[in-house]
Amino acid sequence: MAMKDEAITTKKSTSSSVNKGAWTTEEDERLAQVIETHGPRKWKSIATKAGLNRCGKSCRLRWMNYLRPNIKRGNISDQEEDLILRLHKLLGNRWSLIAGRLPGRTDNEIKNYWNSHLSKKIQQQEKKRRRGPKAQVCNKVQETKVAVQLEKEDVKVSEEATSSEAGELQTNVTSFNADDQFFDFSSEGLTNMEWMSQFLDVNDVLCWFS
DNA sequence: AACAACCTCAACCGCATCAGA
DNA sequence: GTCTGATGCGGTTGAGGTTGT
Repeated sequence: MAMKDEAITTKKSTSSSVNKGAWTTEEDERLAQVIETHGPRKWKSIATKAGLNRCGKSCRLRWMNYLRPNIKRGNISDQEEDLILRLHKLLGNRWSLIAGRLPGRTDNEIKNYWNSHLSKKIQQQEKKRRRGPKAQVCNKVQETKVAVQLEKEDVKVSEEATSSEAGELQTNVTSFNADDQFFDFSSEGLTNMEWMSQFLDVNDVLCWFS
């Protein structure tokens, strides 16, 4: 949507002193300039330094989702889509975590993509699956496998529960706490994307043969 | 051509967490 | 231990574009 790059009258504009709504190119430039000098932190002061009538939050969001370097915009590739689907299956709505595994993509973009494209796709697939008895069994088996894996993590954590961090790490099936380290496979000579794809493929295969 | 319905995505909001005083 | 401000996250909204009738 190219129109959103342009200075359009503010969305949700209010009579309050703080500017809200769509960003103008001028605002973008000023924000980028200040961030270049002072770095992307202390957003409130960045907003002030840039002379923007915006709250810090708004500046941060604009930077993270739009101005940040190396942001990939537009078409999500098939490979990326596949990875999103798989990661979502594993992690749920942990958009920032999912985005962290897709270089150049933002959590907001992935969330939007999910809500507008993939959630519908999933619903359709689910409907189809429900018609197939083998698929039902497969789903059950896979769910169980994931649950067992997560329970293992749980037990591990309980054993190490002497540290205060352990409490944080303590997980259950519904709130799986997968942090960056958990998904860092660089030591295995693989990119995270490669590892995850392999991991999930193996799981899918196991599912069919179990 | 005109209108309605639907879709997309940038941006806002509220809440949770963290760090420093 | 408590307070406060900064930051980050996920859910939601709504303007503007697209598609269908």
